Amino acid sequence: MSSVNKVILIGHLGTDPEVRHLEGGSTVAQFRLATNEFYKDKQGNRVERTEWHNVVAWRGLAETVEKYIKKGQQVYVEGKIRTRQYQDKDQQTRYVTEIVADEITMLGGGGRSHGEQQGNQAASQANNATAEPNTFRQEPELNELPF
Amino acid sequence: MSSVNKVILIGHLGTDPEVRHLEGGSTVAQFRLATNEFYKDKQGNRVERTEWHNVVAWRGLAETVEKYIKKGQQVYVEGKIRTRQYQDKDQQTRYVTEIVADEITMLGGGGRSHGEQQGNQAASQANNATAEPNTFRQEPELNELPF
Amino acid sequence: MSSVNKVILIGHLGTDPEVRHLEGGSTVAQFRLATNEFYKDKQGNRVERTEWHNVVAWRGLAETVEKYIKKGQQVYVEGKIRTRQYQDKDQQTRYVTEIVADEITMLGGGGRSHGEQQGNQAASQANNATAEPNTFRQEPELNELPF
Amino acid sequence: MSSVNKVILIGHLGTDPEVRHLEGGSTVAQFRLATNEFYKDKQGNRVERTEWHNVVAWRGLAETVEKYIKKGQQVYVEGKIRTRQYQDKDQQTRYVTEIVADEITMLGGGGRSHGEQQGNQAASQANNATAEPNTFRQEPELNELPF
DNA sequence: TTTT
DNA sequence: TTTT
Repeated sequence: MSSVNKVILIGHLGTDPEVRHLEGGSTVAQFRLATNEFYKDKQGNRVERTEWHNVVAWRGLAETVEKYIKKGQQVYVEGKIRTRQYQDKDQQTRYVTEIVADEITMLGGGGRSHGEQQGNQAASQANNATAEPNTFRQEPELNELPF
Repeated sequence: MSSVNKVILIGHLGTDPEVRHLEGGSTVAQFRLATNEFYKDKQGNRVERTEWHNVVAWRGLAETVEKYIKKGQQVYVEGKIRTRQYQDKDQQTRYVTEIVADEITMLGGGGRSHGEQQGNQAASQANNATAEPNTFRQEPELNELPF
Repeated sequence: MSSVNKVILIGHLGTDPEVRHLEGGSTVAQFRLATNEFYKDKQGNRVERTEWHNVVAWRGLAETVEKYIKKGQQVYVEGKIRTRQYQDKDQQTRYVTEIVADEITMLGGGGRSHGEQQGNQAASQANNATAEPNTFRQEPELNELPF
Repeated sequence: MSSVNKVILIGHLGTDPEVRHLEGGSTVAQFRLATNEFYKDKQGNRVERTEWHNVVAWRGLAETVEKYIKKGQQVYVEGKIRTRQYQDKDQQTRYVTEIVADEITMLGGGGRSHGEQQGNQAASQANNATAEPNTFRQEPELNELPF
C-alpha cells in the first residue's frame, strides 16, 4: 500500500479506437498509441524505435474516445499500468500490459482532419463541466476489471 | 516524434535485484516492484490487487541498484515503458513489458535493515555529484537494447 | 485549452498542517513541504538547497490531512500549480504560488511518531473505498478558489 | 533527501522567449507558458482560468529554445519548481516561482508558422543524438543558480 | 515475490 | 501574454 502507479504518454493513435459496449452497460475503448525514441546503436547509427502502447478507457471516458478520438491524432494520456493474463487459442497463459486511462487530452490544436473541429466543440459540451475542453477524465468509480 | 513515454512508480521490491554483468562491460539490474490498488467488486467487496512491474536499470544505475537496493525496500522509480519480444522454449514469440529506469530514489528514511544507513552514505559518494543522496540517475547515453 | 498542469512531489512536512473550516462548510488544509536538491557551486563545493512548497488541500482531502498527516511525515503529493495574488499589509500586490493537491499518499511505512500507525488504519476506513489505504484523493468537484 | 520535485506542463507560450547570454558563457532562456482550467463558480457559471508559468531553461536547452521555440507554440515542459527571492526596487524581499526545465518537446506537429518545419529539422541535428527530434533535454550539469 |  |  501507499503505492503510486502512474503513466504519462504523448503520442499518436495508430488506428481508430475499438469500442465495445458490454452487456452490463459499460463501454470500453481501446487503441494503440505510438511513442518514439531515437538512439545510437553500437555502430553509431541513429535508430528510431517505436513503442506501441495498449490504451484502455472505460465508461464515460470510453464514450468520449468513441466520439472524438481518431487514428493519427496526437493525444496526452494519463493512467496506470495493468498487466492481465488470458488464455490463448492453445490454452497457454499469455500476458498483456495495458495503460488504463484516467485522462485523455487532445493535442495539436485539432482541425487536422475531417470533422475534427466540430468534434472538439461537441466534446466541450459532453465533457465534465469542471474539466477543460478537449480534456476528458474518468469519473472515479468502481473498477471491476471485467475482462 | 514529439512524444513522451514516462512512468512514475512507488512500490516495494518483491525480491532482491538480479544483476548481470554483460560481456561488453555493461551492467543490468532487474527487479520486480509491487504496486497495489483497492477496488470494490460487483458484490461490493473490497478487493486488493497487486500489480507487478518488471524494472530494468542499466550501467551506473544498475551498479547502484546492486549495492543499495534490497528486497522489501520502498522506492520511487521514474522511467519509460518498453515492450520487447523474445522466443520462448517452444519457439513462440512472447512479449514482456518492462520499465526502463532513469531514476531510482530510496524512500522511507532507510535504516530499516542491516547496514542500510551506511549504504546510503556510500551511495551519496558513489552518486552523481549534482543529484541528491539516495537518488540515482541514469547517465544519458547510448541505449542499445542488448537483450 | 488542451493543457496539462501537473506536479509530483515527494518530501517531508515542515510543520503540522494548518486547517481552516470556512463559513460555507468547506475545509482547507495547508502545509509546507520540503524537497531537497544537491549541486556543486562554482568552487566545486557540494551545496544542499531546500525547496519549500506551499501545499493546499480542499474539502475531503483537507479533512483527511487534518486527521492523519503530521509534521515530519514523508508524503507523495500530486496536484497542480496555482499562483494567486493578494494585497499585503501595505496594500501592495503580492503573489504566492501553491500546489493544489489532488492526491496525497503517506510514505515510509508510518509508525514513526505517536499514534501514526493507528492513524493509518483509521485512514483506510475513512478513505474512498476504491482508493488504496494511505492514499487520499480529492473528489472532482467545483473548484471555487475562495481565497 | 530522497525527495522528488517534478513538474509536467503542456501549454502555449505567451511571448517569444527572452534569452540572455551571461558573462560566464552560460545561456538562459525564459518564457511564460499558459495552461488553462475551467470550473464552475458558485452561481454555476463556467469560468476559464489561465495559469501563467515562468519557465527557465539553461545552457544547451536555452540555446535550443532560442532557435526553435516561439510565441504561440504548444510545448511539453518537464522540470522542477524553484522559488527564488530578490529585492524589488523598494528593497523589499520578493519571491518568484519558476519552472526550471529539464526537457522541452514541441507539440502539435509544427508547421504552424513560418520556417517552423525547417526549424524542427535543424533541431534534430542540434539535439542530443539519443533524444527524439523536437525533444530537447538539459544535460545534467552543475546547477549554479546564478540569478 | 513486496508493503501495511 | 497563449491556445481553441
